[in-house]
Amino acid sequence: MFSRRWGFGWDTYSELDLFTDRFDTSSETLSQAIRAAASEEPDADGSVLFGHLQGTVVGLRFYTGVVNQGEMVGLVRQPQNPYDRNAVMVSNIFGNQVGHIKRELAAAMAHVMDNNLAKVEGVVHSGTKNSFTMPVMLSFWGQEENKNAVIESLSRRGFKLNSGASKATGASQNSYNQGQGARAYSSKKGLTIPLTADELKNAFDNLFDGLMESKDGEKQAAESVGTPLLPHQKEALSWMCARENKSALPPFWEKRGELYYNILTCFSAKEIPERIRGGILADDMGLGKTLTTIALILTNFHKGKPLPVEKCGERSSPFKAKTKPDMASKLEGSSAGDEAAGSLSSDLPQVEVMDSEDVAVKSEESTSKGKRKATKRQPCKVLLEDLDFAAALGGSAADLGPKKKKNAKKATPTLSEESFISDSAEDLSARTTLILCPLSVISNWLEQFEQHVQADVKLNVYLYYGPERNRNKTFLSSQDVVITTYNVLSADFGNKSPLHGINWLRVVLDEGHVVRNPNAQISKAVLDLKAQRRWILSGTPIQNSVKDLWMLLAFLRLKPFDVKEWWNRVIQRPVTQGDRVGLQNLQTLVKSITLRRTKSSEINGRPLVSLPEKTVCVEQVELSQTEREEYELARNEGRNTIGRYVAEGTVLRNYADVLAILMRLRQHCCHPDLLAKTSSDLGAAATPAELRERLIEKLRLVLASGSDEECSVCLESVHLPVITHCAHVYCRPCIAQVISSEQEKSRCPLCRSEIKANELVEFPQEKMEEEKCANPDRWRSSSKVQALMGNLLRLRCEDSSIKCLVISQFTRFLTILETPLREQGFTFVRLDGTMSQKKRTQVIQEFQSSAADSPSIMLLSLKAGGVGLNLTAASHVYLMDPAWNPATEEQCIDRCHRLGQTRNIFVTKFIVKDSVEENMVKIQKQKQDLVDKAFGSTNTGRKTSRVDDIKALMEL
DNA sequence: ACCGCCGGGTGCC
DNA sequence: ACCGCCGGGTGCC
Repeated sequence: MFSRRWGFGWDTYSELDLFTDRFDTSSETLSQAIRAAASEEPDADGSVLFGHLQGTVVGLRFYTGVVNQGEMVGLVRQPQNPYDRNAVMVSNIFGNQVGHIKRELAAAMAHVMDNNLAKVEGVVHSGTKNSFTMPVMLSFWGQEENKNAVIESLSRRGFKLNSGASKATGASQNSYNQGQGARAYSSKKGLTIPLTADELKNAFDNLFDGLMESKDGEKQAAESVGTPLLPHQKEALSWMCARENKSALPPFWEKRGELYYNILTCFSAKEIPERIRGGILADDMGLGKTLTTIALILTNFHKGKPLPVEKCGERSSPFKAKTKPDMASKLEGSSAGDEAAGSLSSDLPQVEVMDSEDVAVKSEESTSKGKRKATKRQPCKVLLEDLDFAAALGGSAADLGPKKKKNAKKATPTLSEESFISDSAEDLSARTTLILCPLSVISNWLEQFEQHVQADVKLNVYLYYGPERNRNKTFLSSQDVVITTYNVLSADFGNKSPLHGINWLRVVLDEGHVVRNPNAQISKAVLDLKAQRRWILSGTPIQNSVKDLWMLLAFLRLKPFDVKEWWNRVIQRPVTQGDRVGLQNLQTLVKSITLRRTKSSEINGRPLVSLPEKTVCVEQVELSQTEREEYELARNEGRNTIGRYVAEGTVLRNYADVLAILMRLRQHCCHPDLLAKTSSDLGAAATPAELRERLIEKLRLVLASGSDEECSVCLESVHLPVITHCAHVYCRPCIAQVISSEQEKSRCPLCRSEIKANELVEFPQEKMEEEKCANPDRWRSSSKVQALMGNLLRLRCEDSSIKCLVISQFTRFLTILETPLREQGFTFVRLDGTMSQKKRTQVIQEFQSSAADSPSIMLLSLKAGGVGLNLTAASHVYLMDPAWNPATEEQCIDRCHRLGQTRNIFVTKFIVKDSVEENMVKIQKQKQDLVDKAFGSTNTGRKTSRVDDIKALMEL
């Protein structure tokens, strides 16, 4: 029999057995089979239990598959079975066949399964008494609407489904009853109370928290790592090395006597289950996942030895091309549009016959003309490197080869020989680490390799990207590192992909959470890679739900969860249905393969990353007499209006008005020119023209604010903004769709007022022009501008090398600030949301530069200063106006208060005394975001507090 | 003897 | 193989 040849164990054939028909001789690959099975699989969410049925498994004596008491089994249709086209095969978790479902029952099940009316799951509760048949408890799951059809179909063939209420969902129930080894399961109290939605959400949010314990100590990085690792990075490195080298049991397995037992599925095996060589490094951004990974590549080659690298000094190489062309030019021309281009370039005809000499020549050629080459790519030294490699293993080159299984020499003294996995399981010829990442971080990887690898070490890094990429497998697998994007990988996939033909030493998914949808082409391409070790780097491994985790586990090949059925049965469904044991299991699972530290984590009682000190101070700004008068005027006007709304109880209905009033006051605090020139009162509109004028005014306020106005339909920043008669702002396409999709009257998604397509008001083009050339000749100052300029001038006197961030929510305020900055001879750059990605990168590079003539100030719009920006050149931050949400401010400050910052940080917040700004700061303390409350929930309690907030803001 | 009963052969789908 | 089923041997008690 086909499968027997391979013996017993976690071999890949097991899934093959599960998903391919054993009588089908066509050579379907394992991954194709898994993919096929996965895509057909109905989503487990929303499935309900139809009921249970006791069935019989027959033919046990013909198969090797063994089942323990309480073990879950898989049921697989075999339509091609020559004896019975209704056959249903029974297999254990390994995929080993156990037997068949008895003929009559199989006929009934086949109908249900083939028509996708239900999924059938099996658990063997009681052990078999003989070696020929055994009972199996079958449970039928599916969409509610199919329930009756299933019951009827079964009863037509004489099988009655027991109500689903009494029995539990599967082996998990059984396993905690079994006690021993089931640890936490025996805490029976609370088991029956399902988790509430809130508890569940909370548990998800915290799923990756508190995973920082790593008992592997701090591993010393290889000499070739040029940057000293921080303690937490050493800890991560040793954890990663241990996960790659040590043969600890995978989660949920334990040794019981001579057998290895899975406490979740109750499967047991004589042989040690293959552990996961890899895992998830889920550290927060900025903790150095990239550096740690580079250190791993250099430190942990085969058998715990460092990667054998060539030192430039030792072998004086005439090709030593250590000069670093700048990254921009390297990636030049390789825009996102090129991503698909890989499929266009045909394979080089000589691919297979190339020997190492040819590779060398070839690569040199392409280096000279190809801009996309990694900088360190050198003429290949395949043979020499193999000698190095052999030496690293402690044997001669002749020892290399699959037949030679014996250890030539002891590995590192720190780890005992048996802690490494046996040679037979490890292909020692694999050399290369493949790094997959989104296009946007490729340059980061290249930079980091440049930066963190010892200068005299020659590491072969190849950037597999662009239409002229070298698709030669021999060439690629002789590299130390190959970097490519997910898009290139998926473009190659199924198209003689060289990446899929290589047995990688290691595959690293950077920003691994981007690979989430298992049906996506990218996911399939990723799952199909062959590798000995697999890593996922991600700051946010779960984006939305538990579902996201499956892809990660499947990539890591964490048996048995890489097969979706087992994942669904054991984890996903129990957890989504609020089962506490399921959640515990999920937590255990995640914990066993993940290392996550946050910036606030501590190591040995000390913070993970010790950033320079940050001092925050508030500078009160006194308005001038004229400013004060104008402000009080506007405030009294606003107070009257809002007071009226409060008295009428219509604050929420007029929320846009309220926000507009507040906005105006906030603008008063910054600069008078931020305000509309025509101040419109907020009474009831007398004429349609007046109403229109007023709406345009409100829209102008919203747009001019530069604050994070988002469309409540698409939840993105508003694009082609329009304002409704009820004064809510949306993207035109979004609201147009809302209107057209409603049958009769369409209503505003925010306030439920009736809205009409022809009443949507957009900002008139001529006004737009006016806005742009708003009298630059008549520039005037304001108290806040003066306050800032005073600070900047003083600072320049003290230390002209200091760089500053000047942050405002109002992009127009930034514009206003440009004039005095220029007058005082400051060099500055500006970064706001309107700039293209390319322009941003350029501006950031300029600002970060330490050149003498580099800009000393960056004008930054609050919204543009979101995550990811690295502005460590700055050490002083000026927040010109308070934000509704203090977290946004923090995020902005963190752009410079992050890894790589050497100076102490000084933050100055300008707050106008006796103004709405002061009140905003008070409200900030209740950490709820006012805007969140406005648009987020319909909860009435919250709405009340929103009104309270507004009253507090206006001192009503 | 067109049954019943006994005991050996046999056995998944 | 401690069952069911099949089919041949057998046949008062």
